[in-house]
Amino acid sequence: MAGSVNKVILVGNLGKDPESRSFANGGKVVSFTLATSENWNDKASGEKREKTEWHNVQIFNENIARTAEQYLKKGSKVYVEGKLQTRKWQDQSGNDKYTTEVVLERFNGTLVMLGERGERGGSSGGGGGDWNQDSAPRGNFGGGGARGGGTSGDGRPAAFDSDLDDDVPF
Amino acid sequence: MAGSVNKVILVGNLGKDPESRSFANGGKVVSFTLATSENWNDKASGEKREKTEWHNVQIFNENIARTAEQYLKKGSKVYVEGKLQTRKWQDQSGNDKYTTEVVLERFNGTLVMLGERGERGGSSGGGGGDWNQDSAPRGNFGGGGARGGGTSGDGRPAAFDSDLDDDVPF
Amino acid sequence: MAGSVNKVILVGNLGKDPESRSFANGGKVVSFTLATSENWNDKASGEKREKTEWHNVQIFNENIARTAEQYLKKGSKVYVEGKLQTRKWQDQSGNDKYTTEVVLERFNGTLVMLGERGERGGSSGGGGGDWNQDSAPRGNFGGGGARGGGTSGDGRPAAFDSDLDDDVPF
Amino acid sequence: MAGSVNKVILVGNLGKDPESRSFANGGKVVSFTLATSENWNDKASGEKREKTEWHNVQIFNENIARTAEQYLKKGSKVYVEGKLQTRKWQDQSGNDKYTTEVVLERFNGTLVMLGERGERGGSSGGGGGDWNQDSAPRGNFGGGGARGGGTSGDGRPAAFDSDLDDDVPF
DNA sequence: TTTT
DNA sequence: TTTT
Repeated sequence: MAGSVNKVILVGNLGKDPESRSFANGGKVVSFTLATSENWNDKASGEKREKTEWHNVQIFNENIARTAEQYLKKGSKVYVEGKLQTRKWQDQSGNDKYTTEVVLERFNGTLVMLGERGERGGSSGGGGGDWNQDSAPRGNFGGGGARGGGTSGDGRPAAFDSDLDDDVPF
Repeated sequence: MAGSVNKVILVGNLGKDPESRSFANGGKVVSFTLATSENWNDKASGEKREKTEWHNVQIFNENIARTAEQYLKKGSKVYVEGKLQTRKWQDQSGNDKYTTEVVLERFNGTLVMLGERGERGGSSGGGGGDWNQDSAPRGNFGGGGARGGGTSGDGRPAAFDSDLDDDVPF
Repeated sequence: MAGSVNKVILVGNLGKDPESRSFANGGKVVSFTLATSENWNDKASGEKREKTEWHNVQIFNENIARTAEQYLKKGSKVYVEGKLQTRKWQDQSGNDKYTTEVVLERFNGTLVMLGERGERGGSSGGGGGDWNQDSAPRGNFGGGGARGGGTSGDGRPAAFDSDLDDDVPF
Repeated sequence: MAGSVNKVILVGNLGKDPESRSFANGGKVVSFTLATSENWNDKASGEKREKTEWHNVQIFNENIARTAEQYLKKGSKVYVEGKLQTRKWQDQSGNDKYTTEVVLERFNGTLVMLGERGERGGSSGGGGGDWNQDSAPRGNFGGGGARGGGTSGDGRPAAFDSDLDDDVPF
């Protein structure tokens, strides 16, 4: 039985521009690292402390991926909703490695841009300023087992293509 | 403006069997009330206290609605994820009334059954015991503005049909 | 038994400056309305459509309330996490009314400022620009029934003071 | 930088009884693995497929830890809310390893038992049946940077004690 | 290693 | 109106 929920909600800033990888089957995944930070005052020293957590986000949803490619860059602040997934891979020496990622599947996940302009140096042109359009700034896709059988998806969980599995992930 | 999130997550028990209403256009909405409770010890009296909050859940998503009709009943424990929506209506005397509901739209929302058997007395037949099937117990649908224009949805927010707007809601 | 969850997560913009109300017992509540919006393309007309939902947020947590008073204003973008609560009250004519609010209790709830500068016209002085300090921008407080009996709270659910109950809420 | 959110919400079943580890300073962490599952029908083969994700949950909150020790066992169904945290450690060969965990910090996190009785065979005594008490089944603690300086917490992020850092985690 |  |  299922009866389970696997949900991650993050608000943070991209550590670098998104990267896109294409699969042999025509699919694509867009990925980026996202920083979330905690601040507190150290009771002993009285100093301010900060700890940053880095999350690896993987977007398989086509429309959200397109949005991410077009509008997100290093420094962008986003709301991301996805699921936790741990992937096993081998490094060059053949050692088993595990990487846990926040995955926005083909029919699930949400991305909302929160309006902080990134700090990308160069290109991107005059664009980048109009991402607050209706067609772009919000992606929210869902899919699950209860779907009757329409054309809107096959419910297959997102998975790395085999060739991607060979890469070092993070 | 975009850049917003509107999400409600509830785990609670149905106060009564779900009700279904059909629209003229063939659509359907399944609704139920859901109880969430808080318990605490009153510091003054030392007595145990409990406060129950009742939520009005409205399901427009077809597959989730079907699941709710088939498997949920009074007492069922569920995880529900939807959005907050306030509806205006008039009572018999013409007074304006507002009702806030947890809405699972046509392409958004999640319902997960959590395995507490209800206590429906009668009918339901031999059924009700097999709701733990893969096709049924989980509904998770999403839709949003970033969708490019595929066949998987029109992105129109769920809305009450006009004839339903005339009814007293809760 | 409890075994329930009552959680609301919103990202949106304040519709007006926060308002503070003091209670006879020394307590305080800070409230504001928060807008969340959906955008979509109407399939029939091909026009862009937008629907805004307004949420009534009530902050009983002292530290979060102080943060809201100091740093939030009309237009500020925030992440808010609280619980759903419906309050009954009577209008001047003695009619029963119900208002559903997003409540950040004394020991529960989160507020995160998301960096959109508000559009408050006047005062606020040179301030308002430094809210991104560590001591201010994040409030996250929790409390619940499992608490053993420390000094950190009484677990009593947040409630409107009686004199507040007489007011029109929203 | 502040203005961030790091939240994980899981509903799943414990893969084994919780384990407790004590620190030199008197602290304690209770941990368990939690399974979440997805089911779908493979479009190609028409077969039912299932994929299970395993999550490593670490509870530093004292009251929630106590609840987990007393009432949770292999098979228990729970709602867990915590934050994502990746820890670096070295295996016996001195290789760097990273483990991502769902952490319920000292002043943050929620655990709600969802009523599925576990199947622990042995000990546990006559207990285990009364976990549905008000003082136990719900833990919800929060803490964050906006806290003014009361006695209710120091805001220090949960961290593994050094001796624990030497252990293989998962 | 869970659950169905 | 649920649940314990």
